[in-house]
Amino acid sequence: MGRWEPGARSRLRDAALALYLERGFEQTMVADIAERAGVTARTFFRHFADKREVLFDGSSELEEKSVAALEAAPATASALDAVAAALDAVAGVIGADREFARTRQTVIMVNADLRERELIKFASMSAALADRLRRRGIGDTEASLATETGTAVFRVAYERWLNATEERDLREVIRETLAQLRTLTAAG
Amino acid sequence: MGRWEPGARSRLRDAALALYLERGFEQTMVADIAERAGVTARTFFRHFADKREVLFDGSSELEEKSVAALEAAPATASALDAVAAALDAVAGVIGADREFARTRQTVIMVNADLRERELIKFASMSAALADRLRRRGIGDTEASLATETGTAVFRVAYERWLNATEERDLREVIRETLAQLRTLTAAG
DNA sequence: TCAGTGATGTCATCAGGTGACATCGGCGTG
DNA sequence: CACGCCGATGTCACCTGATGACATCACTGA
Repeated sequence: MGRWEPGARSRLRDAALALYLERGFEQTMVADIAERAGVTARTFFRHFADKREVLFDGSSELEEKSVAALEAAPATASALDAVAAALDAVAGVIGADREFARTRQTVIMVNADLRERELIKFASMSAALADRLRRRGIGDTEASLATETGTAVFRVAYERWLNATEERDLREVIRETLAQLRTLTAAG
Repeated sequence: MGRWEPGARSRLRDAALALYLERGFEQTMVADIAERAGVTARTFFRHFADKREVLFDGSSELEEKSVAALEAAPATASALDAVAAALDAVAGVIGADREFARTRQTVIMVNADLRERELIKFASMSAALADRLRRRGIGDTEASLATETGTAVFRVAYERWLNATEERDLREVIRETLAQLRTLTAAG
């Protein structure tokens, strides 16, 4: 540890979220965030690769969790079921605090740069999961298809969960949405 | 038209693609592109919102085409079938020149910023299509689910088409992939 | 006590991106 | 034909995000 107040990273995270919410992402300068956190702008970039990344802190750990959950799924499970297990793990983390998720989403949805970043996080997770499916012997196309579809289901369910009037379990919403997908594809 | 050589926009497009391919996206500066195209950097930004957008020129027209195709689908068509019609229209355009598609993809896939932009283009199309489905009376969740799944199928099929050894019809690959999705979701 | 280490500060610099204003040429109008 | 409007471009100034290089400080362990 250094000589200064510890927890610079979390202070930066909080400051950024607050400022993005108060005045918008583009209107917030890195210098502002740093100032509120009591550090310099240079320090901000030592903790976060860029101005957006501060809103996605911990997403790599989340990806690891999802991969672990997929690998923990029984070998007999179908590709889609394995993916479902992975999504369940993610939902367990994200679904724990809906209020935080909502404010975070409020910030993200009004800015194209942030939406882009959110999308690539999902894509990255999808690619990681597909990779594990292939190691399980699942074919190339089937693996991609299962994870891409799975993350699509997650996104739709997530939005539904965020906007729901009553407090619900995200994992349950995901299961419902997946069931809905099955009817949708079966109907054709 | 002005007093200078016409076609500045297409010259900028060509110059950018060539330079991104030669030395990479990050290593290419806007000034370089502008110079090769015979204009100033300021002019580049008058034609393209940012350094990435030059690779996605025409994507809004593509989105319009897809929306039109969806609306042209019979009212009796299922949500997924309507989306399939939209994807077919997109594939008809993109699938016309595989060599171009491959070089473009080569540039995009090695750079995270460009991948992000590509993703949001798909997301934008998905949202537009979902909107039209809702106007057809399709439920909120079903609409999102159909378009998100549809674009997922497109992405997987597109990659398959790009990497295929023999020259194939993209639309055919999409149909195959969609069929594969049906078995996948039915299997569970 | 002292050297090492890691987090931070400071400074310089570059590249992306934008606003304001000037300029040039084509085009329609009288 | 002369005029003036208008669109595309050039020029200049400036802000902000991002990064490299180097200094600094405090804590740690020998």
